[in-house]
Amino acid sequence: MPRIPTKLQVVRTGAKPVKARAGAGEAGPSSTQRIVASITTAIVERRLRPGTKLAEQKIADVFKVSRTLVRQALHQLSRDKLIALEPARGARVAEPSVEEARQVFEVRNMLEAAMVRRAATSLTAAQIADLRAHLRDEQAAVRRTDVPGRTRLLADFHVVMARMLGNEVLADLLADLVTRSSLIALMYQSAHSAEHSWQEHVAIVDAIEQHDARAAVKLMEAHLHNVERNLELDPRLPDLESVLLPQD
Amino acid sequence: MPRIPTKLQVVRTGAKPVKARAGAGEAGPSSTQRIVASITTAIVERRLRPGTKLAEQKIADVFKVSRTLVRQALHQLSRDKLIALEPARGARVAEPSVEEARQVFEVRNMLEAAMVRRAATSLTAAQIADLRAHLRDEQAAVRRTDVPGRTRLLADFHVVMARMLGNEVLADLLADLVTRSSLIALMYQSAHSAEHSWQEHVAIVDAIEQHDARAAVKLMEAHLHNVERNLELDPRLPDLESVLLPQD
DNA sequence: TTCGCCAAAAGTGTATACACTTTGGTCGAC
DNA sequence: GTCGACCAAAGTGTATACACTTTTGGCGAA
Repeated sequence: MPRIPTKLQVVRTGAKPVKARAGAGEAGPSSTQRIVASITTAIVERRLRPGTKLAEQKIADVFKVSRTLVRQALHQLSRDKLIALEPARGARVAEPSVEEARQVFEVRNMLEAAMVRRAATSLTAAQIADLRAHLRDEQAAVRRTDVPGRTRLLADFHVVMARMLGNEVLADLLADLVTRSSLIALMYQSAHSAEHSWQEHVAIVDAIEQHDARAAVKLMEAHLHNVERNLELDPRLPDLESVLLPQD
Repeated sequence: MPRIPTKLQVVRTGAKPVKARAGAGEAGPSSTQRIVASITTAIVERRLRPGTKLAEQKIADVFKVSRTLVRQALHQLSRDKLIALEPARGARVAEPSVEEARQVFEVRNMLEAAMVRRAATSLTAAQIADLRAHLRDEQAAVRRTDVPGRTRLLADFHVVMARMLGNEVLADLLADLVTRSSLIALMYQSAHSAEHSWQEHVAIVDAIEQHDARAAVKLMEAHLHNVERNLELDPRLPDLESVLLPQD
């Protein structure tokens, strides 16, 4: 019987026959994007805790795709600092350090102070109405204690405002920072109540509506400061040594 | 005769035996990073013009790697907005729009105004000396008309300052924006002389040294404004129609 | 000649194969 | 009983195969 000369392999027909995109402009988000979105959501909603190992094959199985696409997704996420990628060791959900948290909030302060200053002078009445609508959504989510929903809405507030200024570069940047902030908040168990955040948002919009740029800036700075202050950053929690050597 | 059931293929031994990393701590930058860096440099130094097609296989040949790695690199670059990636159409060097240019400079203004304000109050004498050293490098590059070198150094000035404030998040963000600015400058043929930029940098450092935050902010804002103003943004250049119908 | 159509070529998208690294555990020597 | 060497399992890194899409170029019909 004729032996096959060298190594052989049966190739099961490779590429999935790219799902026919329904006729219209239905731009199916690429599989990669779907994965990125799913994991991002899972992280922000605390279904994936910091430090969790993300094995490529497991994720691939879940989404029914090859590791290739998972890999792309993980690279993107690592770029966003939502996961940490160690060579040959794989990916795990990021565990932002206290220092990183400080820096993220410092940058947000820089950007958002400037942002509300402009918002106070340039937002139209219609836009302010849209902001108020957003505030109502926030309030509703807070009331019905819809935790994932309120987390997302409270974060979106900042991005929505950026987008209103007509600056997508700013909005995209801020979206990243806000997502990172969510991970940080979740890691350091923010004690800042959603209710309080909402009230601060309302105050900011009030100031904007009155075109009081100075007050708006102050309120935004105070808001960010409060959020940061209510993180349990100070404690020696992340300091492994002192945890293991308590008699020190 | 027993036919082979489905398709078959001979597999030539796949992965290259990962080049032995020299014993010491020589952390070889991953191939992907090497490719990203090369292309980024090539774009900033104008060896790759906006709109240039970047075919995966060609790049793979140049770097002697498989398309897999090139693909990863291209994805990263597209995230940085240095290239545009169109599904099934491939990658080309980005051609930032006038609007995008405006937004990038607006965000830089927000960040860098806040940055110099802090720099004026918190930089140490030693750090200011380092900034001066950087200025000397800039001047040298300008004098010897080392175009790629001076482009890089003038851009680095902004990033160096960010790094001095001890905020890496800020520094990384700014590094991206500055690189994008380089692409923009190159696309819209900046008329801003390197000499002039250098002088403005000097003035900014002077103000910082005197701890005059107000002046430093004003100077930085003026600097960014000048750089932007000297781009040929207004003209109808990017408007293809009017270029091709000059009698209009 | 010009337009449209079709086939070939080029190029991108995804899956899979195999090499290499890390991890975790077992067993023997001390 | 502890430590280290060795081995298997799991997992990551890169190359390659093949499907599918877009582009290109030629050729025949109007």
